[in-house]
Amino acid sequence: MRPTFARESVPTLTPAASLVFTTLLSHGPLTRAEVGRRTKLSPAAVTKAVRPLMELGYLVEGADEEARPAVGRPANLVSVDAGRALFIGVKVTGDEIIAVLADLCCRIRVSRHVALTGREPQAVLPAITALVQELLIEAVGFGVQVRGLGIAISGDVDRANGLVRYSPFLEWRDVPLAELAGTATGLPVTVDNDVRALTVAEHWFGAGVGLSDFALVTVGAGIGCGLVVHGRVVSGAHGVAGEIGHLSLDPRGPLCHCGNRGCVEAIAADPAILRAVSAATGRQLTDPAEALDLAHGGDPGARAVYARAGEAIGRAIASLVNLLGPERVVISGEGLAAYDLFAEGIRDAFAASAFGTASQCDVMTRPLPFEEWARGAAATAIQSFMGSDTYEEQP
Amino acid sequence: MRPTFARESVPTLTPAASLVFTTLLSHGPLTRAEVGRRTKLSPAAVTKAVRPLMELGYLVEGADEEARPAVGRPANLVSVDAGRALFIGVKVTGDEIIAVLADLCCRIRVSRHVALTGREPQAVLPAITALVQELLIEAVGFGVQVRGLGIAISGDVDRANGLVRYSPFLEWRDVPLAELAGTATGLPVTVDNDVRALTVAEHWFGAGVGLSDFALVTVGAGIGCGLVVHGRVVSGAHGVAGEIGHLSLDPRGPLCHCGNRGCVEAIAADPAILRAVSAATGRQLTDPAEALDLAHGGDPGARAVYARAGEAIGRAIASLVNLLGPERVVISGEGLAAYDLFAEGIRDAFAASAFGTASQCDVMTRPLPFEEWARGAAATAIQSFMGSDTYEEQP
DNA sequence: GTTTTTTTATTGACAGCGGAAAAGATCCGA
DNA sequence: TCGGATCTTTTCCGCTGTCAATAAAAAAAC
Repeated sequence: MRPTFARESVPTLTPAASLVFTTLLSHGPLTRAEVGRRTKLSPAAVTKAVRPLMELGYLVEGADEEARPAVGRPANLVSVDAGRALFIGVKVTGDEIIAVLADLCCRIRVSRHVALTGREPQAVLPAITALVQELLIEAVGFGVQVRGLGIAISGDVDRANGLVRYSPFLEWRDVPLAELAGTATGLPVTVDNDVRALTVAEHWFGAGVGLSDFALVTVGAGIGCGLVVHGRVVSGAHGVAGEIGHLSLDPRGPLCHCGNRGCVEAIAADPAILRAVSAATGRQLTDPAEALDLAHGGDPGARAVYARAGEAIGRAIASLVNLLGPERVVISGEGLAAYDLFAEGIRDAFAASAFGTASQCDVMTRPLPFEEWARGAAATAIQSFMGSDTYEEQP
Repeated sequence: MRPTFARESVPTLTPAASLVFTTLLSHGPLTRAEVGRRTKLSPAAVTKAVRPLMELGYLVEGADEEARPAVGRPANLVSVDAGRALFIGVKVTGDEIIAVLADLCCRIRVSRHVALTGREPQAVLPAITALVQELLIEAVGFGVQVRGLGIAISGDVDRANGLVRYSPFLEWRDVPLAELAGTATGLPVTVDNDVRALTVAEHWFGAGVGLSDFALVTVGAGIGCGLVVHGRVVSGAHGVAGEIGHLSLDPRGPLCHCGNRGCVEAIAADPAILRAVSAATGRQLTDPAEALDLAHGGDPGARAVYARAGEAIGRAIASLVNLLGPERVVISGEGLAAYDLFAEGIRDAFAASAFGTASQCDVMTRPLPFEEWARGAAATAIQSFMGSDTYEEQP
């Protein structure tokens, strides 16, 4: 699973140790006994898994004295020492690069971004390298080593081989990005699709903690979706999955750039909304914020556009839920700014289209600021570092 | 995972042994070396896993001498002894019960069915028991013990607890079927959703062999779908998944019994087609076969209905493929009789709606006769018997 | 104030799984 | 007949996680 060119990470963890570590990462400080219960490992196994990790400093004891149950020997809380290692996460978009320095608990310590001057690998790679160097210098101030670099890119990415197969925004094909960035920065590099990376972060540290089946839907310039099934992120046999933006919802709907009609993205993504609000109000809008202002100002045409978009998103989520039956769906993305306008449409359409018990699925929203994508990249680096690529949680 | 009331199965298999057995079950006779390569186990591990299974008679050596590579020590083929054990699979529909006696390779030996007189558990259970008894008597003729019973039922089924949570056709709620059938027949019982059971069979013995991500779509009285992701059948957090029949494809489409508009099932399932053909031709049809005859006879109205249905199915499959990116989709079900009428619509709609590399997905048809559903139930029994409930294939 | 109960943590012994390496088996070709 | 190739088995060994017993620490009971 890990690319062959990965530098040395933690002295290879046994499966149990990896499980214990990941459990502690997601579920805050826990007593050893509690870890044992959750992972279905024996208490002895937990003790033995914890010790070496503690000697290496990745785990620490007694974070804060909890209100413990009144009786019995008091428990010692174990938790991950967030400051023990640093990771860099980089998100590459069509016109800028965002990078964050994150600690072992994937909390953002420093955040940077630069505009892109070109989209060819020859332009992007130096930009990434420069930004990483900046963060490496910042990292010196923390007195801890940076142990990995994660890069998130939209498109078809082969994480196992560190290869960007095809990225429409950047117009890249078969770029061995992990190797290139690895030699340029000297760090172990993990490359993954951006939505999948964000999903990993959400699965470990966000609203997906403890769930083995959940989905993350991002609404904004495009509409994307990351899926976790059986406790693992879905990649698809051909490297592409979660293309919720191109579910076809209406054979008579607007034409989508993919050539089909009635895609969610052709109804509810920013450009589509912009176009529809322009048409409805007769103005020439150029920025999604203008459309949003119009709608918030009460313009009925604009509001109707947002209502339609919300309905499309709701129906798309219902499709997803009908197929996979996840426990929870998280809606996020820049489009969340318009959530008050979407909300009713999403709720009603979801309720109407979700079938049977699928409607019990918890649909929630969660604002994920733009650094969050880079944080997702850092999370993939942590995954690789800890060798928990194939981590699967017990119920 | 296995229900607590399960009787003794094979002396608990080690994970490696389970993996080896399952590999041999799916991929015919193989040499030990080849098994080792496929499972990424060492040759030594394979030998050690094979021996006890061979002593128990579940595996046999030297099925038929293959054309071996010219050089080196000749290989000994190992294969599963199909005749070493028998299993019974039962499929319960709204108005009949189908049961098969299957061998260890899940090949059907005897097949029976009876009409149901009532739908309450008090009527269905004795019918199942009687049919199982018949097959148990048949089994005596083979001189081998029946080692398990699988029951497949549509609806929300909790396999781990042997519980039918809710079955709309039978109007059952929370029936502990595994326990009931277990005490009535004296066999270890596995209960699962019917489409999931069929998917298991297809995954192990059919068109899904060797694939870790594939989907099975059944077209007929209803439209259902079983999913395999990460090498395991998807059950959904709330027990329901694969409800492809209720993907909403057209907000102005026909009303579905679920209350929504434009569901695939409201366009392409037998009752919907019957209704639409009746309306198009002005006749009062009562049997899907009549509609089919009309279309095959060239009636343009009827043909248009089938074309629309095919288009709906194609778009639904595209949705599925866009979301999950499986390697293959198998279309089956009684509806396959009309496949020549569907085909073009499915192909065109799929090609139009599938996004990017997702369109590389292999969409194929495969006739699965009605006993196949019962065979799926038998496959779940074999799974439980061999403890490979959580089997996951290596790439 | 001492003892009992209860829960957590640790230790050491232990079974067993699977890997590494080497030896054995059995063919082909020279 | 020997050497090479490939499959299979054996032997040995490290390592993992469980078991059972023990220590620790606090509250509760007496």
